[in-house]
Amino acid sequence: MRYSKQRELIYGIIKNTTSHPTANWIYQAARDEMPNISLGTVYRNLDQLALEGMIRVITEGNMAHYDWNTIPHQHLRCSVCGDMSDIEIPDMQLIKTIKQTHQFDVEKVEMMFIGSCSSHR
Amino acid sequence: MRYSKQRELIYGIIKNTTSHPTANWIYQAARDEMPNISLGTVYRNLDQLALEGMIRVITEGNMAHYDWNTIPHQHLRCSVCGDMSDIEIPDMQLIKTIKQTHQFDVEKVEMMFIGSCSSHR
DNA sequence: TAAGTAATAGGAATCATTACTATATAAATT
DNA sequence: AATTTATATAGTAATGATTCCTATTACTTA
Repeated sequence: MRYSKQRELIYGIIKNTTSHPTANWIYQAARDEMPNISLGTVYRNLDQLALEGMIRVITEGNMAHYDWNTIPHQHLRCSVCGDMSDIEIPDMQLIKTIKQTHQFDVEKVEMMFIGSCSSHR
Repeated sequence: MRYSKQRELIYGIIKNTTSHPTANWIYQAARDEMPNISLGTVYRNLDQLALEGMIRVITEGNMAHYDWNTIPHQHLRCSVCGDMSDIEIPDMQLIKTIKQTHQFDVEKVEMMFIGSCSSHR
């Protein structure tokens, strides 16, 4: 994967937010810096970064969100404001149990806890 | 919600499979019985059935899947064949912990364990 | 500095899903 | 049973996210 100004910008944008942005959000932010960047470029680079394991893609819900944090963790999503935040799941004993009881080799775990955050009570 | 032949058919199709079908799969199956049924009708009825709590919608991945089983359970998805199967998660102590440590009121939990099933080893 | 090749911008195409509208049909009322 | 009312349908158009295409640009290596 050869260097490009665009990819550096895109990666920088993701690195600098905790908001789990969508492709379009990233595109809008990128245009502030580089007005002619194209949406296709954003998508292509997001795919490449994900493929290289530099970012994580969250596909729960109606559109993809992107996350700079590739260390295993899970998400909470507020059904009122849509806000997404990180949560660490302590015991992954679960995965061992699944491997045994279902003859299933778990590569990746996606958990989304949907509810209302403290701001909406 | 008033009775319709179409909704009965759609619900019957979902009830009779364990394959966690997509809207289009359901549409194709429905057309075998009722050739003029429209895709919009399928989507509208799926939405209504979900709203009434008669079916569950799974939104992890690039398109929605539908599940007749509304009893709390989670899913395994094979990354090779795409096959989706059910898994019961025993201890939901996790939810209590989340409520306390994150001031987050969990309404719904979506977990997808992605990996390879026993047929692809 | 030139050649080779991967990346880009811009736009068109695709695919899932939703919206619109005239007609049909279930249900309630006479 | 006929009339009324309102919800559901078929068919089609519109939308929105994502992917694809192509001529041009720009990293990288020699």
